[in-house]
Amino acid sequence: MNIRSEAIETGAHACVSCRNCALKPLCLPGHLPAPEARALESAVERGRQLAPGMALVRAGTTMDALLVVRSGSAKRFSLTLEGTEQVHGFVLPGEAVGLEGFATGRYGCEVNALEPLSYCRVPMHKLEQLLERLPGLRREMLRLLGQALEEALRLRGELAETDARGRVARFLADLSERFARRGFPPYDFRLSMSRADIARHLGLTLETVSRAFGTFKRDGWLRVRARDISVLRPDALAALAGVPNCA
Amino acid sequence: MNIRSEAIETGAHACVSCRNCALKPLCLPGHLPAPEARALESAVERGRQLAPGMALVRAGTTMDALLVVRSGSAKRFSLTLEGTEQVHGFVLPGEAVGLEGFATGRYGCEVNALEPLSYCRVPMHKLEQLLERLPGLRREMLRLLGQALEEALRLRGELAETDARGRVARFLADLSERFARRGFPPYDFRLSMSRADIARHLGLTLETVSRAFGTFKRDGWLRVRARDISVLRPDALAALAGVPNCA
DNA sequence: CCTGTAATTTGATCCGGATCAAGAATTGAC
DNA sequence: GTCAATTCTTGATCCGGATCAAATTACAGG
Repeated sequence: MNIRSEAIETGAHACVSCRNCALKPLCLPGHLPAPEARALESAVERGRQLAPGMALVRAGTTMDALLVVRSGSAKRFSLTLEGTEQVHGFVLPGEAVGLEGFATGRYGCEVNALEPLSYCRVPMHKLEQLLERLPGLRREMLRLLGQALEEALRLRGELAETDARGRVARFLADLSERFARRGFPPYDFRLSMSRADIARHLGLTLETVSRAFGTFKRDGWLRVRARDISVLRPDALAALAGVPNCA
Repeated sequence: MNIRSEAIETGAHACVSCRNCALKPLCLPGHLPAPEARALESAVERGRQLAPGMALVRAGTTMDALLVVRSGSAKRFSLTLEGTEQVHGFVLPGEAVGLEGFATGRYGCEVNALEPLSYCRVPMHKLEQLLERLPGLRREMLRLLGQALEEALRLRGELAETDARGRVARFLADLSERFARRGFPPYDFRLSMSRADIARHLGLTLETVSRAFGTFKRDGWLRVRARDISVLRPDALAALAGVPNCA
């Protein structure tokens, strides 16, 4: 991925301006009335930049802050008993991370940076203080969790229903849409994750994922050069993915 | 299922006593300090009894209350474009329903009773009032949603990883554990859902589910008489399911 | 630029679960 | 109780994706 949410990187722990953030409409403050947004903003800290492969959260560690990715992308996964990775999904800028930690106070998954990654954090004690006096934020937190739950249910349902090419098509259509919402070209992007990561996410083998890319390429739906993807026939992909079609 | 949470059914809209409810430790009030539990209790209404097959919530309708099943069981599902059911899971007494509705203010799935079902409800406007002044309830709501999210992630990961017999084994092990927590015999129960429902939940065909039951029966792990199940070798099931083993 | 390593593509074979097709058992209505 | 409708089991065949095995391409480091 070639995403950077703002041009200029300020110092490590500088206070962040949500007001000017390109991600504002996707992030928490975008759904809050102005006074609440300001109050929230004062509690937001910026996390240090992470190099690819580094952990943003580790499963089992105390959930001490609400985290939102600011630039770059990440992989959410759990380690199985056999030591393999169970890939839950991929995180793009403006998306929160580790929400399942509310269940126990400890994060339930690993989240690793796939590219240089920066993020924002709201310490839990500050969040609790804010929740006491900001009704909009209370609603927003419930909305955020509800949305994460809805997405997890949707993804699970799709796994149970769709065949290999359908899953890959849907994966690409979904990525495409998320890029679009962030203002990036939806039909021309670079995958930050490996074929193996995609395969583990979709419950397939990396060979099958590769073959799906192959057929889409052969049929003229996609241009594939390693991790650089151009979507030539979004309609065909969406149809195969079984998306209600936004035409 | 042969579960009834309390012996006596009071009138349709009577005020419910959480204090004496058998499900208290599994439900919201069980995790709250006594004063908050009392405050919550005053907002709880009892829903009318539903006959098998009736809808507890419909997808797309306004989420006007937080719902918890009190007795009986239910099926959570979505209707696909082709008109088939995508079964997300099954609801047992003490479990909340329709939490994904927080995403948009409208329920995201259908929930239908599988047996005669009774439930409790907290109207949304009362919930919001309570959230304003009960910090424990705020934490509890986040916990509840986090837990639902964690479970959805887990279920999705299992679908991606496990083969047919493993999925059925895990389904049974999971049911068994949930029965146990509710004080019901964990190794002797009646399934309230059809093989087809189980199959759609696990991303299999009903024939494959039936064959899995068949092999478990043949191997002496299970006694199967239609929907009556006796688990003879919980250890074997758990091992096949890949459960960390609670021995 | 070259080189070694990792990632990806492509090919051949095999197997688990889907599909098609009967039967058998269970349940509910009368 | 009997009967009809539904649900469940069991069998036979087929196919999509897993697995095993190279060959090719991309990429980081010198």
